[in-house]
Amino acid sequence: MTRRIPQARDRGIPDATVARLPLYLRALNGLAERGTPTVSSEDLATAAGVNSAKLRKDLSHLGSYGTRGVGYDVQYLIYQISRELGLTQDWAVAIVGVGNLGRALANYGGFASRGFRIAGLLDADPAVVGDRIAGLVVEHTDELESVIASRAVSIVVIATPATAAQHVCDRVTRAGVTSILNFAPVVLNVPEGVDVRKVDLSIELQILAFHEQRKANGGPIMAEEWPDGVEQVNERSIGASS
Amino acid sequence: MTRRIPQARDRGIPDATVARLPLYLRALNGLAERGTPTVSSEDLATAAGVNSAKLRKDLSHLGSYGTRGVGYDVQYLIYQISRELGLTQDWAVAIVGVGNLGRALANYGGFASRGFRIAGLLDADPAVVGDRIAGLVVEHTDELESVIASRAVSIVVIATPATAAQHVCDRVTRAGVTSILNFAPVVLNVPEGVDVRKVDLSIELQILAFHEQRKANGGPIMAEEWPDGVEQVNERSIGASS
DNA sequence: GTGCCTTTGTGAAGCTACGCACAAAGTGAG
DNA sequence: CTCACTTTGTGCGTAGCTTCACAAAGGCAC
Repeated sequence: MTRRIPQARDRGIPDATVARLPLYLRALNGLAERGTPTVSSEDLATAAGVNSAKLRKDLSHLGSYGTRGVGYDVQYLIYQISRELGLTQDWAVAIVGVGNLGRALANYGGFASRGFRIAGLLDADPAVVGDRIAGLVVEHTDELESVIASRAVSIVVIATPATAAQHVCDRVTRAGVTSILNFAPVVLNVPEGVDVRKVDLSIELQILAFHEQRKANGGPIMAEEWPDGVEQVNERSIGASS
Repeated sequence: MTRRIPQARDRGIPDATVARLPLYLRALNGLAERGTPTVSSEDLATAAGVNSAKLRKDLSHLGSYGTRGVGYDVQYLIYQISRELGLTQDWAVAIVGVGNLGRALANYGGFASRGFRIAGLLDADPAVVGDRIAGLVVEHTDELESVIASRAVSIVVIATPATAAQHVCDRVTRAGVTSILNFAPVVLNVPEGVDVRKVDLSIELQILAFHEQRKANGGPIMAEEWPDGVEQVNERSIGASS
C-alpha cells in the first residue's frame, strides 16, 4: 500500500468520533449561515447535543484547530471536518431499488449539498425503468455493472426488497464497490474490506417501543412464561413473518 | 411510581443489548418460517451477524431461556424477545410530514407486521391533505393534538422539513407523547423523560465516505491547511447550506 | 509589558461493552 | 446408571468510550 506519514491524527480516529463529525458539521453550517465567525466548544456542543469535553476530544483527533481563549473559527472548522470526512471531493452514488424508499432517497436534498451526487437509479421492474425521478432516468439492473464502471460509482445504496438485497450486494461488490448503505432488512454478507452500514426503520421503532413500555408500567412485571401455560410447542402464534 | 418486583432482568438491560434484540428477532423469524424448531447460539449469532458469546450474554439479560446441550426454542425465544421489546401489544403510530419520506414510511410493510399500527398521517400542506395513502386519509396538522388523544398515539414519527421539526416536536410532547422517531436533520429539544431516536440518511453516507476515503489513499496525507494558503477569513466557500 | 480572563487540549479515572474460555447443566446412547 | 458429548450462562481480563478537572496557551485591557 501507499506509504503513510505517521501523524498525530494518522490512524486513530475512533469510530464513535467519526459518527459524530457529521453532527458537528451540521451545527457549524447552521452557525455559518447566521454569519457567526467563531464558536466555543461549549456552544457548539450544545448545538450538536453533546458534552463539551467530548466535542473537544473529538476535534483534537483531527488536529489542534482551536484558539485558546477564543474558540474555533467556524469556516475553518467546517473545512477541516469536511476534508476529514472526505466531503471535499464528490462521490458518485447509485441507488438500487426505486420503490417508495428509493424515490424518497433520490429526492432527498441532504445528499447533493454534501458532496454526494446521485449518478444512477436502477430497478429490476420494467414498469419503473424509464421513469424520470429527480432528473434521472431509471435504468434496468442489468446495467448495474456498466453504470458502476462508467460513472465511477463508489457508494451504492440498496433500497430493494429484502429478498433481492444479497444478490445486488454480491454484484456490486464483484464490480468493485466497497461502500454500501443498506436499507433492506437483512444482514448482508460481504467480502473482507467492504463497509456496510445499515439503516433499519423498524428496528428504531422497536427500540422506542421498548423504552415506551418501560415508562408505561415500571418495567415488565407480568408473567415470564407463555400467556396461558401453553407448552413450548411450535404454534406459530406469535412471530410475525416479515 | 408502581412497585417493582426486583428480578434478575429487572432494571439492567444495557442499551447495546436492546439495540440488538430486534436483530435477533428478525433472524428468529426467518428460522421460524423455515420451520426450524431450535437453534444454537452459534447458528443464531451467525444469522444475526454477531459474536455468539455476545448473543448469549444479551439473551441472559432477559432470563435463562436456553437448554444446555440443545439450544433455544425458536418460537419461545421469539415470544420472549417480543414481549421484552413490547411488541406483543400494538402501538399506534402517527406520521407527521407526508413528503417522499413520509409516504415511503407509510407504505413500509415492516411496521404493521411488528405491532406498529399507523394510526394517522398528517401534513401542513393543504395540497396533500385528503390524499389517500396506504389506506389512510392525510389529515391537516391542525388536528395533531386531537388525533394523538383520540387514537391513543404513543409514538410519533417526524418526517417534516428540518424547519418544522422542532415545532411539531413541541406540540406532540405537550400532547403527552414521549417517544419520537426523528428523520429531520436537526437536534430536537425535548423535556425530561421523552425519548428521541434519530435517523439521518446523510450522516450514514458521510460515515461511509470517511472510510471510503481512508481506503482510497492510505489515510489523509494531503496538506492540513487551507487549499492555497488562504487565510482563515470568512469566505463561505466550503460549507454547503442544508 | 504585565496581569487577568477565557477557552482549549489532555491526563487520568470511571464506566460500559466485548469476547475468551470454562464450569455447570442438560441430552442421549448403551 | 454411567459416560461422553453438546451447548448454555457467566467470570474475568481487556479495550474503548465518556467525563471530570486542570494546566497551558492565547487574547485583551491598561
